[in-house]
Amino acid sequence: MCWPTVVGMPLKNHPAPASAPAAADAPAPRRSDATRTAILAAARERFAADGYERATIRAIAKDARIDPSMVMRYYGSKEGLFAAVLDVDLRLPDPAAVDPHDVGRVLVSHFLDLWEENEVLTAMLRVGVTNQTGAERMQGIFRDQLSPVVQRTCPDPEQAPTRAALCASQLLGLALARYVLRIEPAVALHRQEIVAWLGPTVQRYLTAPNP
Amino acid sequence: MCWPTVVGMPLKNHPAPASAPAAADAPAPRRSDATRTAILAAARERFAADGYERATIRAIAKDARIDPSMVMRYYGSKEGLFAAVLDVDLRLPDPAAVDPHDVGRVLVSHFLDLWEENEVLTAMLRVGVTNQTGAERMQGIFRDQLSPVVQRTCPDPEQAPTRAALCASQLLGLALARYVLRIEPAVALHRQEIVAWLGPTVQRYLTAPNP
DNA sequence: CAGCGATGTCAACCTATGTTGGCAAACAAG
DNA sequence: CTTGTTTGCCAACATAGGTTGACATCGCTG
Repeated sequence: MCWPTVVGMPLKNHPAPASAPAAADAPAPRRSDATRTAILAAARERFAADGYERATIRAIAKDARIDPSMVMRYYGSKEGLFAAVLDVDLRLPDPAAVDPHDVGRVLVSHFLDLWEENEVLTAMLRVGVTNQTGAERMQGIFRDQLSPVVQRTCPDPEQAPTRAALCASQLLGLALARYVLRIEPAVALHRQEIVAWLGPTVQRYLTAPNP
Repeated sequence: MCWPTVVGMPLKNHPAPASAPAAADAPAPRRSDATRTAILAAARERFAADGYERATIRAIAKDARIDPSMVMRYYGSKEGLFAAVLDVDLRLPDPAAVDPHDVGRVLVSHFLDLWEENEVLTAMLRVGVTNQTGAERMQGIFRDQLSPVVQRTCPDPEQAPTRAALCASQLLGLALARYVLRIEPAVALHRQEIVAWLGPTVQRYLTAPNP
């Protein structure tokens, strides 16, 4: 019988069952890797464009030019596929490495890069809004990636969660208006305008004394 | 045969077909009005809680303690029901009536009221993110209700759309984090904290000179 | 009471979709 | 070449959900 594959380990895109004890960390490439990544890419686009429910496995499979049953074999279920898509690393900059007066602007700029480099974040937001799993994933990213960085930036570590939440509200709100709802003037904004307007806001949420 | 009812006029919750030319503006109350509003209330909650796809007509009907086919009779289709739910009036205050230095705080405060008075806005956001109709409705509200108010507040009317979009990004972002994604610290924030933090931000987006 | 529209229930249809199992072709090992 | 494994496709199942049409009931009107 073939592998029950990825079921049970949906968090990493390239599992390494290590059938032969060859190199301790070489992922033992399989012939089907191309298919796997094709599925993942198609899924990312569909989830980003349609959200969880409307992104059908059949449509994703069609985009990836394979049979729907392949999705099941390699990712176990629709939930599993979705979990594999959402393996996101924000690669946030180390606040210690940037001018303390520029943290706001740097953060905004970095987020714009993230949203525009591919559609993972759009997918996560679209799904997170109607899907429990997606919402939890976003909470996790907030907690594990944004909050710690904010903690090393703001004056009183006590307030880090609150300040991080305020930053998140502004950054997510822009993404929502610009990339998801496509509210016209938000789409029309130029990159440097966004940085110039939101940078000080985020900066204030990070470092200003309590209002 | 009974009425093809609301189909084709989904925008108002209480249509007035005026079968008898009684009073020119009395909506001619029907015996079924209770059912209609029950459906609407149940639909609002379901759409708010589950989004468009997962909010099934069957579930809504069950909540309203009626048969699914009634929903079809009174609202024509699921889309029609949804359109009826989203008849939203933000009742934004006239900016001329408030202290120009307080517009930001007043707006934030007003939005908090709106989000907490019932679940219509949550429903609209949840649906707008995955549903074209919903997104268009949000764009419409932005254009017809928020933008005009901003126009009468900000210095250069040219910039009104941009400034309105910035305000929307912050207000929607907070709602997203607090009421939809339920990011913990955003939920924990007290009302006056939100007003104190976001008020100045919105104020700046409205009236500050170009950054 | 008879007739009629409005209101409500029930059962069924039809499509879309997640999911499963069997089978064929490609490929690697012996 | 033979055998076992991997990769892929196809057909089918089961279910859920929007939608429809037939029928019962109620309340009003003549």
